[in-house]
Amino acid sequence: MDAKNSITQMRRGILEFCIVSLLAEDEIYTAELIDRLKSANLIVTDGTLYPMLNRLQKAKLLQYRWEESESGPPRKYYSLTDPGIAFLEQLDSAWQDMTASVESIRKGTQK
Amino acid sequence: MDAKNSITQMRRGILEFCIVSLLAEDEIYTAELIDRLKSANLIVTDGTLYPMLNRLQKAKLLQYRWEESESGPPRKYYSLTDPGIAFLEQLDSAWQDMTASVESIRKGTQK
DNA sequence: CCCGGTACCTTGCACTGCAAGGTAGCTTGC
DNA sequence: GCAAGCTACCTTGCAGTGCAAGGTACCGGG
Repeated sequence: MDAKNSITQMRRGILEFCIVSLLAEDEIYTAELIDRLKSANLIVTDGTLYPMLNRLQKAKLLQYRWEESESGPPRKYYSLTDPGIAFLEQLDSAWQDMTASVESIRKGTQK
Repeated sequence: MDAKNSITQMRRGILEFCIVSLLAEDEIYTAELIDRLKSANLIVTDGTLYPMLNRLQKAKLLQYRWEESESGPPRKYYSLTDPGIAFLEQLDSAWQDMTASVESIRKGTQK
């Protein structure tokens, strides 16, 4: 057993929340998403993102439009749908609940 | 796709951290662990905990001793080993880093 | 002596994230 | 005008967690 692996596991499921949060601000395509996440210290590969974006889009939480690039192949710009915004609100609320729970345990105030 | 499922996934990997944190305070056996987690709004079943405790113990992060109960079968009381304490410190640090990252994304201060 | 409660454990499934590999459009250099 | 390289999209197989369901064994009470 390795702390590194446990830490990787600890980030599981957080990723979806981060992506939906970022898309709430802007229309973004995949490589840009990866950059934004990286600058917040969350390293992800595109092999992780493409299936996730497709999944969210099939669930009608995301929509996309094609935009041609000035240099290279066209890009898929994603944004939130209305259900996607509601979904984000639920995740955000769950995030706050969860961090509060963990903090109470972490600080040992919990009896 | 369902928000409920995403929220479940979001808690993945957090559990190990919570258990190690709780064990840092006290010697605890499984049913008591479940109660403590439940009172912090983290619902877990014993089918989840037993494999995890065994895994952590095999990795020498936990140790246990048997204690006979006044009513019922004997209990395994777990506690942290020295490597377990070091492990907890690493997880705690990773937890702080991760929450800071997510907060920066969540609040949209991130550019 | 059996029945319910408690405590331990295992198995099979669903799901995410990652590494590795694959396709195709566009530009640059020869 | 075409080969090489970059960019962008996507798929497949694996590792690992958490859960539901089911199983074993000890103990006390009626």
